Amino acid sequence: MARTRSVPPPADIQGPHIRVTLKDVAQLAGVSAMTVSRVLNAPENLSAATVAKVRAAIESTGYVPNSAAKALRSSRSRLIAAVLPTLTGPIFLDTIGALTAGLARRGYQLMVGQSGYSSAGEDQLITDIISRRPDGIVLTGVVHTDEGRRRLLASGIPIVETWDLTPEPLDVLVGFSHEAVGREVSRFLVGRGRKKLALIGADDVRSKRRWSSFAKSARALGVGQPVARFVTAPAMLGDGRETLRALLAEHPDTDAIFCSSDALALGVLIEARAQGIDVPGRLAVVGFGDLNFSAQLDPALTTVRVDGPRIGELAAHCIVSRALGQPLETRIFDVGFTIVQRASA
Amino acid sequence: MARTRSVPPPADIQGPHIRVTLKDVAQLAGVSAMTVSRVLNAPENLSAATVAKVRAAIESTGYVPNSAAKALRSSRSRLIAAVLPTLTGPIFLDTIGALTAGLARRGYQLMVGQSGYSSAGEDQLITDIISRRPDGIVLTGVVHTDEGRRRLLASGIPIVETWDLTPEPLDVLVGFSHEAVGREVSRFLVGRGRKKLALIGADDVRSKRRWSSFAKSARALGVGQPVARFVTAPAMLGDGRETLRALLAEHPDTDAIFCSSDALALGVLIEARAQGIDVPGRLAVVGFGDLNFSAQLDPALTTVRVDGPRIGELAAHCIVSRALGQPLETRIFDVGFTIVQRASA
DNA sequence: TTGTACGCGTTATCAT
DNA sequence: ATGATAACGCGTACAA
Repeated sequence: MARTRSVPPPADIQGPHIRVTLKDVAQLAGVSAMTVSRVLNAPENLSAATVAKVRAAIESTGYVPNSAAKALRSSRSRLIAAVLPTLTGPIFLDTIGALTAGLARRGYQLMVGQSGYSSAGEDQLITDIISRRPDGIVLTGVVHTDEGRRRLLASGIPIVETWDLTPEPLDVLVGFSHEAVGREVSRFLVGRGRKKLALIGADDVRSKRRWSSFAKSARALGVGQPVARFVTAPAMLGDGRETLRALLAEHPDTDAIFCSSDALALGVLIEARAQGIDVPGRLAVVGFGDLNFSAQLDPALTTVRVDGPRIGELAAHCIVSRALGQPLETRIFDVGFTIVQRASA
Repeated sequence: MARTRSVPPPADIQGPHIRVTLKDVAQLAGVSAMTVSRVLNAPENLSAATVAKVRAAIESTGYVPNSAAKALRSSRSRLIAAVLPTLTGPIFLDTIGALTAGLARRGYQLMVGQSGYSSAGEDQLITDIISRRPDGIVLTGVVHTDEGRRRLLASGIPIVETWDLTPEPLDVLVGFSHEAVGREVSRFLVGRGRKKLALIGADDVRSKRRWSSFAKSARALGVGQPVARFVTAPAMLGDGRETLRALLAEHPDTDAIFCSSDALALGVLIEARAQGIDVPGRLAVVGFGDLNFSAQLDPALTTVRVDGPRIGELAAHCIVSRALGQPLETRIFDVGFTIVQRASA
């Protein structure tokens, strides 16, 4: 009995599919298929007796409706597609979790696609998504190629973009202004007497947008052009340590650092401690994301908090409204952000 | 022009659906619908001329096949459902990311469902999943109610369980032994001279399984029964700090702690430092998960590493094989784990 | 209150 | 090498 012998599926699994249909239930209950359908979708004007009969038949057969047939007939798939760069990385997680839950509560399911980093893969993904005829698409943290955006738009499927307040949304948008984040953090630091600002960021678009307004605002406030260092995404703790070392070597008078993620900020805090640099005394540190450990660090991390779950819940609301053709209160939902002031700055 | 006026969908979005069908393409190309279908699925014995004609028509119409119709006709949905307790929390993320990617490479899409913590919700989720007629289901870190397992099994849909090496798998299983983890960590600590072991864990089944073998092995090695503290999932850094404080208050002679996640371990390290406790001198700390920051901590965290992406990739392989009715090398894939020894123990 | 006919978009099967 | 026909499971529109 070699362990490596091939293993067939269990005998009780006949095939990938459920065989009970409306017709089977109807036959068992002694009614027409249509009546069974009505029991499921509009039981109000059926006799109590037939409803009971049919319910019993459904129960005993274990019938579950086939949503492919439903979708084909009604052109409503009750499926929403979510596109994000990658599932790895904690930033969008809360949003996707809340989105999934919000959709489930409204009777919709979520299909996920990772656009990844190749645009060939992205093209395939778009085709796969369109072929499913989802009732809506939620884009999260994705900047598509123009061609991709064109195809998505041409499909006629409602689209909600999230996490970004771009100047020209495709349709609905749920997010916050990264420009405002950069500006406010710069004001915050300068307001607390910092003079030599720096930024350590990941090389993604959103981080870059925060950087430009951070820099612009710093100049406007008269503390000169900040220094910036970018690391390739996903930015991790180790990058923070390393980058701080390099940055301080070149700019030892830096007195404030804005990190584009709390993970980077944690690395900065650890490296600062290793070098005996006083935080916030000599160096102020501000993170981004308010991850669950940030309040517990020593010193506790001052950071920018964004309500990820709220974005997901709002996105669920918006995309379902669009799917049903219902009007929306507004096109742009700005969920804002807050600077959570703790000990590190 | 009130800002709060309701906003209708853009005019160019007529409805949720794509209107081009096989028939339209066929008409444009001057062939039958069947021929178009063949161009897409079996172009080998068609004349080069018709293939070219049809390809052109597909291109110019932007035709994308409707997978609901495909699924209905062929009873293959090319959809895989994944069930996990919650998307929030970094543990299963790598697995789900690799699963999504592995499925996409094989021409399958992933639908996600969160079983959450209520069994009513779980029941609804199971119905929703079955109604989609997925070609397979991947269960991750979920222990279903008996009723739920029964319904899933009765659906006849292939199932792959992951992250767990349970004694009685439904069918295929990809994971590792949590018992072995508990045993090996205990041996590791005792082998390095530790005498008073403790464990801080989340109150989930897997963590509990690690605990029992951790305790059993410790007793067998002659260091007596370890102390345990459990916190409600999801276990976070703050829980680690707090729990260490309480634990040391009652058991000041504890000299080794096994944490059920690296997040908890980070909390323990921070609290230890705050209390001036030498790690690993007076207290050895071992984590679980090898999160991306763990190697960068000070002291670097000794932890148990599990290859999450490999579990996802293997799960993709297994579920697709089962979906296609192909034999599998074995029913149980043990991906194992390693204790990554760093400075903290 | 319940049933019949038809069509959603695709592919298996048989025919040419 | 290509076409005609039927069927997948369900819901709309009508009829009874």
